Amino acid sequence: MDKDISRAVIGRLPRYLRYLGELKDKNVERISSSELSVLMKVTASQIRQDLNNFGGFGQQGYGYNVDYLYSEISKILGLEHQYNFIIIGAGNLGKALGGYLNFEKRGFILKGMFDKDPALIGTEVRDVKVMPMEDLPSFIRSNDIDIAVLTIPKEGAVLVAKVLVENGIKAIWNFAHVDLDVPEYVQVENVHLSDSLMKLSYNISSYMENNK
Amino acid sequence: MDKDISRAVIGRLPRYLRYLGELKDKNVERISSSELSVLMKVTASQIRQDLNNFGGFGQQGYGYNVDYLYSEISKILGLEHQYNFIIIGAGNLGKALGGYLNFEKRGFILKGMFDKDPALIGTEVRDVKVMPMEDLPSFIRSNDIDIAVLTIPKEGAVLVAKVLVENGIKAIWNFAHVDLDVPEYVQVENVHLSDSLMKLSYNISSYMENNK
DNA sequence: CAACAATTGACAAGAATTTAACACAAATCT
DNA sequence: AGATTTGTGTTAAATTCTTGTCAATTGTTG
Repeated sequence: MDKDISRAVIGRLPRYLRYLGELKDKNVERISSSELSVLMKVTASQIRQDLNNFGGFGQQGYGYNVDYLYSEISKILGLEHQYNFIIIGAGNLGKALGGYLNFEKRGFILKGMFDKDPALIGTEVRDVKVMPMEDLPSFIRSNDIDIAVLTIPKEGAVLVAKVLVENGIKAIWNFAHVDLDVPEYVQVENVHLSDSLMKLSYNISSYMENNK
Repeated sequence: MDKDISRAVIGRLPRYLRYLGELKDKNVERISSSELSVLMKVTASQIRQDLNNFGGFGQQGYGYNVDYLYSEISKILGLEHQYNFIIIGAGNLGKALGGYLNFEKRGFILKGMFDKDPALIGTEVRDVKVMPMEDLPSFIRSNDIDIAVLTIPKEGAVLVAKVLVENGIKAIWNFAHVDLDVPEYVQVENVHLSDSLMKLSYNISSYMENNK
């Protein structure tokens, strides 16, 4: 793409895409920034400004064409590519993510799963077999894997990340509760569930404080 | 608590807590903002400013006492309370969250699980039985449930959220891929996994664009 | 116990983000 | 066809968030 779009804007794009998808499903053809702003509970100004980071997708007096805008945002997010991914850690969380069919629809193809627990090796999620950790390096190399999903406890995560990087992984979707230290050319997206739960806890207790 | 602390600050607190926990485990007694800043890869200034939102936890010439700071941040996040929670949706994701013992350590107590699938009803996660949806309202009321974790597909989520609110739930940890519309006194924390994956996708493709 | 080093807390300056305002192109109405 | 309305793209203002600086305070050392 181009220069530097702010993280804040990127973070909002998936939400735009979601609402546009719903509009598509309802066969809505066009929508104005102000209509969308009501739906999404953000300012119309922000919508226009966000979209204009990537060029003018709308038209005065008409608004935005839903299909067109949807596909443009998809492109911006890189969703027209296909990505091969593997899951490391075949516990419940790993299996949940592996079984999530919507990822497939978006172009994320599950190629393999790995675990160090012998009891899990050989079990399957959607025709994908769980393999032992020893096979990981060669598998990444010979199957053109782009993304590794890390659903293992934090203790092992740092070491596994090292192996992944050494074998040319492009990105890590990290559910382990540590900050990974990887080269800048490897993209990391963290999902720290307990952080999220703590924020909820803060909100509950801060609401109670303010309203007692 | 007091006036309005910015969302950005709150969002960083769990990460501070995590690093302080690690320091505690290593029996580190005190740490200065600049040492911590190296560890956490943020500016010392930000650490000091963040903490000062809540009062002066440090001491000139000394730094911050790790144990004390840890417990103060815990308090701010409301982690000294106990919260009773239930999980709605006993699929892999629900089971993964239900089985996560660290939540228990933080004071989040799993009281029940619910699902509409008859095949799952009666199965157990850590001695907690999966119950049918019909039992949900009375269970919330009679077991003093604070938090509901929503791990069901988006189709059912809006309706279930309504039921939760009607029965006095305080907070919803929402993994369903919709924005819930609840009264302001109900706290909602969204975990939209596909949004997170799309951000990763953006980063991969934008990195490739810039480096081809 | 005085001098010095360390380090916070406070505040100011600087960035970044969000919201508002508006000129004007496109669509629609009469 | 001309007038009116709609609604973008853009620039400007307001707000929020982050970083840098420094006086004040505390701990440490000889």
